[in-house]
Order: sequence, then C-alpha cells, then structure tokens
Amino acid sequence: MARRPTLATVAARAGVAPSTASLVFSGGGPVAAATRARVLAAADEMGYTGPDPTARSLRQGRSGIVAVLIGGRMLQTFRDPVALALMDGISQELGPRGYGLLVVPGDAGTGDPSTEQVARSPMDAAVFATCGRDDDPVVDRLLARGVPTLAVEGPVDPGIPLVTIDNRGGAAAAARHVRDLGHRRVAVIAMPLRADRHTGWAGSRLGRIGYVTVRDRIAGVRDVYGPDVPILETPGNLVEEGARAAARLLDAPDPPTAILAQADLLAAGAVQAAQARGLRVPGDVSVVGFDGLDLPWLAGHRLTTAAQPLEEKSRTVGRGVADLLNGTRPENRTFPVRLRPGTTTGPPPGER
Amino acid sequence: MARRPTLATVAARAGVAPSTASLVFSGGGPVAAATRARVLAAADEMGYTGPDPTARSLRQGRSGIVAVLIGGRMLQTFRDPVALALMDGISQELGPRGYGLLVVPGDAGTGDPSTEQVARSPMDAAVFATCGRDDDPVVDRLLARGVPTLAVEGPVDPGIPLVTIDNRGGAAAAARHVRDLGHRRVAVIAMPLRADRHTGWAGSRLGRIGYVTVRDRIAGVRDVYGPDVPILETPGNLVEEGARAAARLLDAPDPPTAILAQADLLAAGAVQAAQARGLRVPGDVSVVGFDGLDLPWLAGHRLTTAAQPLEEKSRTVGRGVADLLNGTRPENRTFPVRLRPGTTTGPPPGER
DNA sequence: ACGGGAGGTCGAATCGATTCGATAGCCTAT
DNA sequence: ATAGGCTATCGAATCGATTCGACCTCCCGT
Repeated sequence: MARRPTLATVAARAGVAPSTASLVFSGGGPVAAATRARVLAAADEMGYTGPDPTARSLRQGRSGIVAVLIGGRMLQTFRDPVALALMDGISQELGPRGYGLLVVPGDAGTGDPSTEQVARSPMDAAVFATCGRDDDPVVDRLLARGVPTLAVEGPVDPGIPLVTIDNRGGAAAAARHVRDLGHRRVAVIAMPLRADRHTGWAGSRLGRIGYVTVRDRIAGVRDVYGPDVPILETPGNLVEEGARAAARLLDAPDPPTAILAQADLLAAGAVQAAQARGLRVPGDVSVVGFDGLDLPWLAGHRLTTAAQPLEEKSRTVGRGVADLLNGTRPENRTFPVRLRPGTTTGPPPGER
Repeated sequence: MARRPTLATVAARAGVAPSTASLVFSGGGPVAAATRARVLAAADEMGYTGPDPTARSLRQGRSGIVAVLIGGRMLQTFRDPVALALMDGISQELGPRGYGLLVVPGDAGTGDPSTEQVARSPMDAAVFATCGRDDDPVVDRLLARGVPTLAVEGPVDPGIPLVTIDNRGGAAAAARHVRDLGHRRVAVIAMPLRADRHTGWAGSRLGRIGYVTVRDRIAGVRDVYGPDVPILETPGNLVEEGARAAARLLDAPDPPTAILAQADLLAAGAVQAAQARGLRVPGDVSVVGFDGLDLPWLAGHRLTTAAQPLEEKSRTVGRGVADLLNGTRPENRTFPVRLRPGTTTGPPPGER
C-alpha cells in the first residue's frame, strides 16, 4: 500500500511548490484562487487531510498542548470537584485558544506523574495541580526544559508563578466560627499530609507535611485551637474516607462536639457518619468543611464551609497559562477564603 | 541569551557525532562507558535535559499521546462517574506503557471537540467517549488521517472497533423488574436525546435520537412497556437534573408509581426529589437507575439499578487502545448489563 | 599469523512541514 | 517608457532528533 500522502506529494500532484501548498493549508500568504483550488483538489484525490501535527509542531516550536500534572490516581483526583473545576477553568480559557489538555498519568505506585513521562511529552506549558506538594521532582526537569509552568497552591518555587488561596486564614475562620459557638472538644479530619499514604492520628507526622495546602489549613486551625487539637489523617479526599474518619472520632470515648474537616467531601462524609449513628447535625455534632462546594446531594443540609472562589481561581489559572503562552509571566495571586455558614454548625450539645 | 542546547550542540561539545549522542540518550545501541560519561557531562554543563519530544515524535512517527474525545463541557462530563471510570481505566492501562491522555476541549457552544482542534493535535490513537453520539463529524477526519480509533458505545462505524454494553437488554431488565412488581404507571427520565440540548417530554424527538446509548435504553423500556410510556428528557446527566425531572413527574396529576431513570445520577436525583416531597421510596414511588454506580452518599439507600461492568469495560477499552497502538485491531466487545436489586424498588402503593 | 566477529563510532538521509528572502510578472503613476 | 509596488510563486534552509549502513579496531580462535 502507498504511503500516506504528504504536503510534498500533494504539491507535486498539483504542480506547485511545497511552500505554496503550505500556504494553502495554513492560510498564511496570498494564493491565487485557481491555485488554491488545484491544491485542494489534489489533496482531496490523494486523501490528504492536512499537515501533520508533529511536523508542524517541530517547525513552529509549539505543540498546542498544555500539560496538567495532577497527583494521585486519576479516578480519585477526578472525583475531587476542586480538581474538576480547575480542569474546567483551564479548558474554558485555553480551549478557545486552540490548546488541548494533556493529562499525564501517574506511576502505578504513588500515582504522581513520573519524571520520565513528563520529560517525553510535548507541551507548551504546564500546570501543577498536585495538591500543593512541596518538593516535586518534576519541577526541576520542567524548568530546565524551559517549559513555562504555573503552580496552583504549590509547589512554592520562586521560579514559578503561583495561584493560591488563603488556606490558613480560611481554616482559622472556620475554627473561630466553631469556637465562638462554644465548642471546646473539636477534632480535625485532614487530607493526606504526605505522598506516602497513611491513615490515623497525624501526631509526629505533623512535623513534615509535604503538601502546602494541608500544612496551611492545619496551621489555621492551630492558630485558634492551639497545637494540641487532635488531627486524624485520611488516605484520600473522598466522602467515604471522611465518613470512616468521622466514625472513628464519634465512636471514641469523649467524642468531639465539632469536626473541622479540611475538605468538603470529607465533611460530607462526616455528616453522613454522624447521621448513620443517629446523631443530629448540628444538634449533637457540628461539622465544618473547606472549599465551598455545592453538594446538592447532602440531603437537607447546606454545609458550613470555608469557601474559596473556585471558579474565579480556576479561570485565573487558565488565564495565567494563557499569559505564559504569550510569553508574559502572570502575577502571583492569592484568593481569599471566607466562611460560609450553613446548617451543619450550631452550639455544642450542652449549651442549648 | 544563548539558544537552548540541542543534541547536536551537546555532541559537538562532547566531541562525538550526533548519532552517538542520540544513542546515549535513547539507550539504543552500544556505547562505551567513557563516551557515555563524556556526553552526559557535556549535557549537564549545557543544561540539556534530553531530546526534544516533538522532534523525536516526528522522526519516530509516534507521539505517546492518546486523545480522549468526550462530548459536552468538561466540568459536566467529569462529574459523570461513568466517564471518570473510563478515563481511569484507560490511564491505568496506557500510563504504564508511557502514553499520556490528551483531553480535547469542546467548542464553546456544543461542547463537543471541534474538528479543527482534533485535526491539529498529535495523537497515536483516539478514543471516542461521546456518549455514543451517532454521527460525529470528527470521525471521518480521524479515519482519513489514519488515526487508530476506538469507540465506546458509539459512534457505530464499521471502520471502528467498538466496546459497548447491552443497553437495550439492561433497560429492559430494569423495566421488567418494575413491571413484575406490579407497576403499571411508570415514567422514564432520560439523558439528552440529541446534541441540541432540550428539556421536556421527548415526544416527537424520539424518532431521531442522536445517541446510541439513549436510543437503545429507551428501546429496552419500550420492549416491556410498549411505545406509549412517557419519557422526560433532561438537559444533562446530573443529580440536579434528575431531581428536577422527577419533581415534574411527581407533581403532575396521576404521578407514576415507578420512575425508570436511564442513569444512576438521574435516579439519585429522583430519589431525593421524592423524599423532599415527603414521599417514601419505595413505599410511594419506586426508582430504578442505570449504570450500577456506587453512590455512598445516597443516604440509607442502595439504588436498584441495571449494572454495567464499569471497571471491566473501562480496562477493556484501555487494552483495546493498547492493541491499536500495537497495530492489531481489537475485537468488538459487548458487556452484559444485569439488574442489581437495591432498596429503591418495591410493589406499587396500592398493592401492599 | 590471519580470518571472523563483535563492539563502538560516524555520516548522511530522513521525518513532514514552515518560513523567509528572492524572483517573475503585471499594473499603475509619473 | 520606466520606476515602483503588488501579487503570486518558488527554492532552500531549518526545526531537532533517529536510524541505518558503513567502517574501523581490537580481540579471539585456530
């Protein structure tokens, strides 16, 4: 069978130079209508569907691809509405500009994108959305390769523009809200502190938290409740994990009267776990979340939560990448996080 | 500033031919240890981080990219656990083989990937996950370009291997289950029938359903309940949409005693809408779903649903793509859909 | 001591387009 | 009539690697 036709083949058939044929397809320069028609006819006859993207990329030095580097297994990441909103924001901004999003899958083990893989993929820019991991081996590689990169909540690197939110302030606001309601026995449910998945009391692990986001949120809680507030670490940011952690808290002797979940999904799980035990929310236990998601399925409740401007943040990230692609470096941005009271918090049981 | 170093530059500096330097990086042929060290040293000094992915792609004729073509806006698509599972299955199979997933964003309007965009993106293979849309303008372009393509539930094209499920049989099984319980007044809640979003009674639109999936599921229901079963079309496959549609059904005079939702998310919405009205499920109204998702947040209920082997299907898709990349054409596959009884169906109100 | 083979290196062709400066016509204004 | 400007086309260089056959050494076996 004959080889796939190339621009040169088509040009030859149409009796023009390759450069002219190129003009026809890329619409660059002036081409006589008759010539254009001849070239298109030749292309049609030969089944040529347009320039090879790879060759074009090589010559033009741009591939039309933006890499999104997310940690963890895809299924899990994509269950996280925050990550989804981010993807959506980016695609909303970049799609119309003709860019596609390359999702680089992780290692089988950690789930984080492998350096190898990232180094082998074409990209015009990259977005880090690895939950604000501190030290990412991929960063250096990317910077060395000269790929314009933007980080969302981390890694914090002077060489990389950063879009983030006031994690600490938000968590503190949530904690303050609960404290002002009168809660003294509180517990925290937190996302994984480090890449090595681990479940249970955070304890000594608090010293070396690998994710900026989690570190700052915990710091916020401690700003209000001091360093002794008990912290339970979950293996992931899923409703089920939140429920499991909350179950552990609520089944213990002397259970907390308020749960400070550091993500809305975890909080939702906590609400469900409480209800499953016949506890009223907020009558018996208050629950606060973080992120400010819409959770229409949390029947009958609006979660009290530290709300980040998710859509605005995501679009800002998208525009930031667009800036990078234009060769300008976007400003660092920090978005505020505000407490949004819902129906899941109230005074502690004794004080009604 | 000096230009980014290339393989040739590095080779020159190390005093070897470019071809030799190439061997060092690609690990292809035999290279003396001393030579390798010299080349690596030179690369290090010059800040060369490895071969340019685009150039390599051009020469090798493969880019390490698999395109995933999904319909609709990303945020919405990714809220659909079925699409997520698919992405995850693909990435599980393809990630270890060194492939990245390119998500091609849609038009601002329809949300479907634009032909333009698809034509411009490098890819070694493509997966259609457009909800089984019948006629996709992108298909021809892709086939003409010679991109190995696999379809999930559609478009059905003799040139494209297909992985699908028994939509009709599954929907029929769900309907039969409800009929055998004694329900005579039933209504269907269905995902969009065509790309033009529309809400309301399907009616005359049934003649030209654009999505194989929906068409087959509706056919399955009609196999049991005949052609007159009322069908309400939602604008999307979201919990909220299901709730809205169910509200419309339940608030009407002479409401159905059973709702056949053609997706679990819609069914979940229906359950919530019923409960919000003080109706008991299944005491006052039964609800059946389709897909067989785990919905841990559907408090207190396990949804009765026509379950597809989601994980197996997704991995099969992943392996199918791997086959395509190896140059072999995977067999068409159809997975069975089995009714999985839960707690959301029971006899109609009169008959207890 | 000589033929054969393996290991190591190199040159040149190639992948498929884009881009830019050069050139050839042709028309218009002076 | 000629200079100048425009349009349409072409040639050749270039993007940055990979690949394949050729070639040279050196070592080993007989």
